[in-house]
Amino acid sequence: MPGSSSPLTHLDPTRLVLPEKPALEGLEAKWIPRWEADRVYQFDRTKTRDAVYAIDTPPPTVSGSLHVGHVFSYTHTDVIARFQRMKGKAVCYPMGWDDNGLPTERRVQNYYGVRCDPSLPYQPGFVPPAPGKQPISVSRPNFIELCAALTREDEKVFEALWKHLGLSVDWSMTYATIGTRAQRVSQLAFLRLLQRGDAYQVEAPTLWDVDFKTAVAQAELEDRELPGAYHRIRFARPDGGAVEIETTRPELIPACVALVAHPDDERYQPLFGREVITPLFGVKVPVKAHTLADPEKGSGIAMICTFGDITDVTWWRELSLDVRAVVQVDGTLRPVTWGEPGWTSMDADRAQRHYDELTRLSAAKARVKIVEQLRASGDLIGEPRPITHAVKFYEKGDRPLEIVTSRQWFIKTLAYRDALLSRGKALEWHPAYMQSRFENWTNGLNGDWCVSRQRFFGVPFPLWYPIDKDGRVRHEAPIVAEETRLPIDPSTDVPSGYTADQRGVPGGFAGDPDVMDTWATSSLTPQIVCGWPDDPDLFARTFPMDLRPQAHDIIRTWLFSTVLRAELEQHSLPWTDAAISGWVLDPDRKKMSKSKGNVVTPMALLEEHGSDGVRYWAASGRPGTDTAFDTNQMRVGRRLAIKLLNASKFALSNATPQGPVVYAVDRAMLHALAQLVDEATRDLEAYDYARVLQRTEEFFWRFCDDYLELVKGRRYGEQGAEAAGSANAALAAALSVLLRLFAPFLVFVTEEVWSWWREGSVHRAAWPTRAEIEALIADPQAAERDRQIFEWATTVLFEVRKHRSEAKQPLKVPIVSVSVTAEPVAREWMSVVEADLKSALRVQRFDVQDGEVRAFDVTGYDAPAPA
RNA sequence: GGGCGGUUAGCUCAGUUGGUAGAGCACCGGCUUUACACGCCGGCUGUCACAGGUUCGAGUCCUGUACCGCCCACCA
Repeated sequence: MPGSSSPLTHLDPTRLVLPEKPALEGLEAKWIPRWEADRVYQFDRTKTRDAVYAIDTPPPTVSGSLHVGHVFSYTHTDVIARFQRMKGKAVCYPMGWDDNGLPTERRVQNYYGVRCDPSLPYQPGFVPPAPGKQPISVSRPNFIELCAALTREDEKVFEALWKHLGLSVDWSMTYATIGTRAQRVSQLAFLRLLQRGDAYQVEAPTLWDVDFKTAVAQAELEDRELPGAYHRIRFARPDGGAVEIETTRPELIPACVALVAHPDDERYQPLFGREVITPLFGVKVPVKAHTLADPEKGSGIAMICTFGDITDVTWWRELSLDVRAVVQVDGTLRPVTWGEPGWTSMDADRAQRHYDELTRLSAAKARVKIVEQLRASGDLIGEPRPITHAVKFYEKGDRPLEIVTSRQWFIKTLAYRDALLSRGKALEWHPAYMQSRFENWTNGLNGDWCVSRQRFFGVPFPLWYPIDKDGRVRHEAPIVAEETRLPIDPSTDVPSGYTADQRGVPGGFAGDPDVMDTWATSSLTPQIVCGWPDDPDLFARTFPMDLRPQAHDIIRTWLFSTVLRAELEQHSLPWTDAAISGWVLDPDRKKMSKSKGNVVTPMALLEEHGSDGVRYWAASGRPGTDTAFDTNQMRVGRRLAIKLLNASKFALSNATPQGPVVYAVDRAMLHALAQLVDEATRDLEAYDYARVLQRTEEFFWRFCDDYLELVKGRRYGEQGAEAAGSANAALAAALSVLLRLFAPFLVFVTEEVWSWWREGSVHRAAWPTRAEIEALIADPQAAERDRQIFEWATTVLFEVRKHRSEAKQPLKVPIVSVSVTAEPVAREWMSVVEADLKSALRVQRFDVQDGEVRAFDVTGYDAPAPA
């Protein structure tokens, strides 16, 4: 029998504790430790894969500071995690710290005054001195220890913020990208790639940052608009005459190896296969044809240098040209002896004179110098024409990238392009259109992934190389570490079969000096979290994971590389769904960032608006959509939370007796709620959390403004015990359901209210269902009639309130009578809700008559009741 | 140059099978009403970017244009 026996409405009056004046203040401090003590968010790893929901949380970079953008996107993930937990899933929701890579490295150098030298041996018990003027050189293991020590402090701050925000992370699963486990996974995965031939090393032209002195990958590039100039330069032809080219990089003329024009370009067809002579340096270079040359650009014929940009590399490779590299790792022009092999000149002395003035200058300074030389020699036609053009930069760098030939490790990517594209199609993207970013990027790849970096703080390659008797390092024959030894650091650890004193000597060995690209480790977060390959039991329960949440700016890096690694290692997607968050924009619609100085401290926001208020704002941002930073929305969220406190207090006070839900408005409210539950469930399963919050909020305000007002008098017993019982039962049920619907969003206030009358955490309570609500409704057949009656009641509420407002009459003044004209069926509706309406509106009498057009007239206001 | 989003009230945004334009904030007026003045009631506000098309009917579907934003690209 529906009614008081339902667990949905169960309410033990002896247990109920209602605060006199409920408030939000202090709820974070109250509930965070309790959740920890009760292990509310602990992952239950006894569950099998189908009962697990696993999240591949983005590890924030701890050397940076958390900003409001983090709060925004991590809230989205938390809402989903909480929903899945309430749906009964064992939620695997770890936190990672990205303490790997350049940002940490730079910070440690400055903080401790040290410099990493991988050739030094490890010094146990090393304590950094107070930072002095002269940086102290330390070994790589020592350097990494310092990085770990510094990031540990950062991580504490991050953890405190995440907890204050109410993230339902299982903190026992926390990992760090430079931690032992991540290093082991990273090195092991690399060795397996090597075994299968998916990792290879090659000496080749590579994108190079001249300040960091490291190779960088295509994914780390960005274009920046810079002023430059077209220089029109004359190349002489041996038969007399000349060809004019245009270039923005005249300093690379000594590195010129050919000219190239489009095969269909009639102006230059007679030159194909012939040679021309470079100005200043007198080098004979061939004129070639290639379809990439654009007849519209410049003079239609281009100078190919080794190497000015990526196109030069393409031309150089496809046309089998010579190499004449001049830019060295620090971005300066290297010394060259003209006349030696590879540097043949028709006038070596003249070439040397010109070149000596350029040697050891940076590219920018060499450009100025060579323009003077060209002007003096008459090879500069006219004056340089200033332009603005896009130049490639390393995203963290300050100077344009150069292309430098060096030995680097690569992971095969191009060979898997088709497989990756189909994985991208199989992945469920939220929002769906984000898939096109992935496809764009994948289709645009122009090389394999360069994963080696000439840096110190990172995961080292688990490799050594033999040194032959002549002292030559034999890179082509790497000595691979045994998997059981991993992780290792080849700068300190010694390969099996060697002794430490053989390091760096002929007949001995040398450790690989490089570290892996930070993405080479981050791309393995699913494997790190899921226990691959050391915990196959956990792996079977969690992999492939369910969700990758992340922002859209790192689709080409983190998302792409993770899909690649799972393809290479597991031949599967790493997760089924990807939820892409937008950015937080400041009111000027620019991305909020530290450099712009417009970042607000997240903790201050949480303290001012309450975590629930901030979460409300964050959860209002739809998936993939950039959202304006808006403290006003946080205030709205805070008000909603306060309203929830007060409405709950009302619903739970005088909440007995309870009885069967027999009143039409009660049933109608519950029906509408059941409908809301269905929609909320459907939308959360589709990752549309913002819609759920909006709909639930909308229902809740109407619930407060109309339903609560309508049943208030009845609850006070104005219509007898049975009438009160129906309202009380409906109220308790509605509150239980609403608290659970709000729980993923407003985590603190819902837990607080839940604790007033329920056992356990609301965050472990079952997600509400239509069935549990409908079970309460005594007469489900009457649903449509109930709905009409409720709608009629709200119409009357609105019309009479309007009259009262226009008459500026306070509510304490009773209305003598309201004459209502409406369709005939309204008489029947009115008879059902008349008592509730009279009480809520302070109306003494309703006179209802039939009519075509609805009309509501107040016939008079009584005198105020005597005080 | 290619791709993807967006353009709805002063502001931030909803609008899911095409059926008389919505919310919150802001603004104006009123109200101490035994849950809430961190409140309640009411009011004002729109050529749904523009131009065509399909349709009985378009904010919603199609085509094109403009502007804003983002992503990508072999810009010598």
